[in-house]
Amino acid sequence: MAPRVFSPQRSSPTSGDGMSTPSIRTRFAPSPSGHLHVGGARSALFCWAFARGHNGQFLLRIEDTDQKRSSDAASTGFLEDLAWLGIDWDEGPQWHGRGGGDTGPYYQSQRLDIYEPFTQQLLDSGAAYRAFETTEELDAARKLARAEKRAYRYDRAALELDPDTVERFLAEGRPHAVRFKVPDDEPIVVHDAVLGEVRLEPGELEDFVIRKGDGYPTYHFAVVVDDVLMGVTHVIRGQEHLANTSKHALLIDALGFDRPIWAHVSLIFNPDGSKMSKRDKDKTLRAEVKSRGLDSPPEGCGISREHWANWLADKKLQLETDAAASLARVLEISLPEIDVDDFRRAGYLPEVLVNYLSLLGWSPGGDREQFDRSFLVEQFGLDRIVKSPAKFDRSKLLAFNLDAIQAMDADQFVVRLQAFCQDFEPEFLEAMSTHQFKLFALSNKERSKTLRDPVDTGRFFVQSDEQIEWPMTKAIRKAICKGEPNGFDRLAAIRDLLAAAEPWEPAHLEEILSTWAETNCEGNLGKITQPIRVAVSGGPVSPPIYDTLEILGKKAVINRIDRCLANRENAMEASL
RNA sequence: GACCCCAUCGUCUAGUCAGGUCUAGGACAUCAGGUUUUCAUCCUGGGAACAGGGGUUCGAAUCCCCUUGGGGUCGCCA
Repeated sequence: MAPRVFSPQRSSPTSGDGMSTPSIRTRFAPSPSGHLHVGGARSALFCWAFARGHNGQFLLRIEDTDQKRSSDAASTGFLEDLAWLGIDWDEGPQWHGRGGGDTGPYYQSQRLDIYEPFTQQLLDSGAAYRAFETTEELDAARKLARAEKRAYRYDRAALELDPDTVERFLAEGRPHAVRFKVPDDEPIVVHDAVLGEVRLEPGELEDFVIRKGDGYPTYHFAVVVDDVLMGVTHVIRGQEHLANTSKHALLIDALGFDRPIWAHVSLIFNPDGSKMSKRDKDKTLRAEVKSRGLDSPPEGCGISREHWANWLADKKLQLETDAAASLARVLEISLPEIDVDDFRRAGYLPEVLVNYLSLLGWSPGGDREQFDRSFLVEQFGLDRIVKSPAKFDRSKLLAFNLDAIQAMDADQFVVRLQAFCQDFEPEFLEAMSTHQFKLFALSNKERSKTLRDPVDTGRFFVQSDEQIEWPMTKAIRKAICKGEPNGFDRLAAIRDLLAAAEPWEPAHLEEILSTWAETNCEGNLGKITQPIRVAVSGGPVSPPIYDTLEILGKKAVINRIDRCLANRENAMEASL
């Protein structure tokens, strides 16, 4: 299909935040890997906020020019992730009613014929030339340079080729790359909105490739051409691109267009300073597997023996998201969250992640830390972007999430928890009535740091009475086995009182238990609530006991207490 | 290794551009008390930083230089 070409703006974009700026256009340009990494999410967020706050447009472009790596299974996971975060795009891939636009297509692989004339232009003007070295030759030259401890730069051998030879090579159909001829007489100076002026002395930059042997443009060339054609005025991206920017500046100059405003944001790291990478999950899993000496896949993780062996043998292999998650569950460890989707599954609220992410590498100034999207859009500016790198601190994110949940309307929390369960824990919706679920949600709200907390600690609500067991842990022993009388004695004593309780409501249950505690254990409520809690849940933790009992219902409560009492002898034996 | 970027509590940061109001503020984490039927909350209080060295200046967290440390890039990957 013939792409429509946007007429690039020739006037210089005015800098910074001027209200008179005609039309600010920012873009996020990921390569299509499954899910969105938090680093990418932060870049996207900044681009989006800047455009939204300045009456501009935010575009999405997919950089899929790596034929070797772009799999056809290119998922739309990251589009979902963006949508979940509340980052919408004005132009880009079409998805659920958004996207499209006049400057597409928005997949680079569909723009191949767009780049060619620009390559030709540079070739014709002598700003670029053809180079016939093979990858192997170049690799060897690099290796040699390294061995001799000198910096390798392409030697421009192809420039020495006489025109006839070049003609001959071309006639032979020799594969070749096109290189940009980097001017070597003056420094390259790039202005960055965050970093200021960045200079590169002449001779530091080699003649880089702009078109690969397979005819595809390199990233550098495609980015520059696309940004120009799409009318991008502000390029906000991670600092890993800073070194590339001089190439982009040169290319734009040679093509005769105006440079955009660049803003390079510092990188995000793990607390230990390592790169936050998708591999961290596999790393965690491998370490655990190794420390336990597992040489076959544990039951229930859903990984085949063969896959397991391959995964263990090749450290570069990564488990699929689902496989990694179920293995972690079986091993009872938690995986580090890396992708936006991981945070979603872990029960973080999108608005909280947005808030926290925006604080990594930017701040509104003063003491303001917690804010919503509209505040960010209103306040965000390039001038307050932080230069130094940041470490990702999950405990602070968790604290923010807690605050947001606490501040939420009760009804709102029920709805959000319901949506969460729908996506990730349908069991909870299936096993409970609407009324029960509401009680379940409300009784958990004030103690939840994430939407996952209620389901993690409340599994016993959706288990059958027969599934409840009482592993003899320290806490359980203390609650039901220790002392004279012990928890079992108290359970036996209160059992009929509970069975006769009417109505089965928190207030009434409280009355029963307090009265009983008053006469039987000097008002020490814990002496009776804790045994009941253990009996009905199989563990020492639950929502407030009266709520717990109400949600469970009288029948299940009595049944579980009876089963617990029936298990008394085993338990006492195990507790010794 | 070469080039580039960066440097305030354990962490994210305010303060730096326009040097004095900074005995450096906030948040998270941490520690000590307290509330609480479990867990989690919640309340009160404490400790905690201008990387080091030289300049400039009446005066430096703020400006300059060096050192050190951290990071990025050095692909016919993006």
